[in-house]
Amino acid sequence: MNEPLTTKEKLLIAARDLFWTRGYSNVSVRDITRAAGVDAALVSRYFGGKKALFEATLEQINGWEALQAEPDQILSAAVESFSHPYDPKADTSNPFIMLITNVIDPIMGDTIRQLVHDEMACPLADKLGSKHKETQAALLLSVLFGVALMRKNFQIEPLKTMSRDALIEHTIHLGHAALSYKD
Amino acid sequence: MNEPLTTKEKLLIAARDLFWTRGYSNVSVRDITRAAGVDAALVSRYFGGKKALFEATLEQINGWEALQAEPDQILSAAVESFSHPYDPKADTSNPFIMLITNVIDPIMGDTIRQLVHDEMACPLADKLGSKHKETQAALLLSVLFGVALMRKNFQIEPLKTMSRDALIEHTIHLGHAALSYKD
DNA sequence: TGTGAAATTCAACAGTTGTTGACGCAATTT
DNA sequence: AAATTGCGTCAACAACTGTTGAATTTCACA
Repeated sequence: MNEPLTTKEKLLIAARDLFWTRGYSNVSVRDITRAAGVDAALVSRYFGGKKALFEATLEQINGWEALQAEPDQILSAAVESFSHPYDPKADTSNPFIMLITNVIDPIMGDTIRQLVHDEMACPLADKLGSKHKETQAALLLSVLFGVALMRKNFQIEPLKTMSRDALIEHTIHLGHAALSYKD
Repeated sequence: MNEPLTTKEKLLIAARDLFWTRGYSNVSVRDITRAAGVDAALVSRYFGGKKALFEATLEQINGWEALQAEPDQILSAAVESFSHPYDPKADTSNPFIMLITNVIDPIMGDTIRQLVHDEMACPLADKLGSKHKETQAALLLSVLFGVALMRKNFQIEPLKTMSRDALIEHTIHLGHAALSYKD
């Protein structure tokens, strides 16, 4: 039935799991190939190098499209995509956490910054269309990333063990404040 | 007048500047000693190793005391401490940014998590004293860290270039939402 | 079964990591 | 003046980094 994974796929999966949780510079090529069960030389062979492998994992992000929702649903859509990570069974693959983890990185930081600017901040502001749309978009992202940061990285209770429904409720509450800024 | 810096002090200053901005694992001992203008061996000599040097820099955090304010001033005090970093002329030494940068780190993450739990989340909740004090404290921290993250790490406009006064205004606005959660 | 090409492994490279022991230097103490 | 003590330098270490060329295996096709 389901084809066995190719070596390239094995590398992409292992690379995503490790890069997205530990950050680009904190993962070695050998960490990835050990997890994938293949030789370390194949990263350069197949992808051209460690950097290119990381950039290939960025293609696996979905959730951007949630930010394309119509203005009156933008908040719930954003929160929904925020709480529905790429792979529901692997909570660590949450794209928000991956973006936070790698925007810190001294090598990949610029790449992530541009990605968030192009794929999140700008589309969000465009959809809002109000007078202070850029400010509202930036504040909304602050809320979304901030809650994710507290829950997953700082692991502050009760956010850490809170149900997803309760988390969404709190995030929407804060999100309304972000979008309510007028003058 | 002012004594010349001892080697130990030079190391602490260089270590703080680098560790706090790039993160523990992304800074090498030789990076620090090069910046301090001393030999690489002196880190192990004076502090016992790289880890101990990092932990020594944690002693330099101030701003905790702002979280000890009375409940009715807790928000403005927290925001004030948030926007008044350790060293006003070196914006990068903002303790919030340092905590975000190093909670990501695979080695120092646990240390930072415990620090934030003990010195921020718990004192904050104690001061609030309301029914949902833990939730309110966690949400308030989400706002504070989230805005700092967007401004400094993701560099989203207009937060990036916004004046500190405007930033404080927006943060307080979101903070009120965090503290307004009842049931 | 033999042949070629593709896939994978192996060994090695040059560079960096944190740490340590031996050594030299200077100032202070006997 | 001799000895001691603290301070700093230097070289070296073993482990790890990403990458590469050659050797080897695997597999499809004739």
